[in-house]
Amino acid sequence: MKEKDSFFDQIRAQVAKIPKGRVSTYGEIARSIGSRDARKVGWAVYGNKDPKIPCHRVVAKDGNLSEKFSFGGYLMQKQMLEAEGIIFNDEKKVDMEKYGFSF
DNA sequence: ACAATGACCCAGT
DNA sequence: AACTGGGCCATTG
Repeated sequence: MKEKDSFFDQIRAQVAKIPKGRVSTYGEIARSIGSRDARKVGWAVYGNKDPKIPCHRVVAKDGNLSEKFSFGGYLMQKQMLEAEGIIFNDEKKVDMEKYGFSF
């Protein structure tokens, strides 16, 4: 990792600002920091693995979870989100109407 | 500097 | 609804 965490730092800040019991989308975060690149958001959280970065609170735009999550799969993330008080609409989807957080 | 990659998003078919 | 192709932009070799 470099010292210049330019995007990294911004992404990390935004993700850390997500309230407990809420989820945010890659696209929202990406645009929030001034970029259009949602992929970098995922990269940042994935590479860092910092406890301050609740990756499980970050989902795709539709609330859809990713199959390639680090913790052991989307199932792990699902459990963590449920622990935050989030109810899943589908096997891999969160209720963005209720839990979708915007900056 | 270039090519390939990526936990995504959007539009068209 | 599923697949395809393009975009976006930082990271890595």
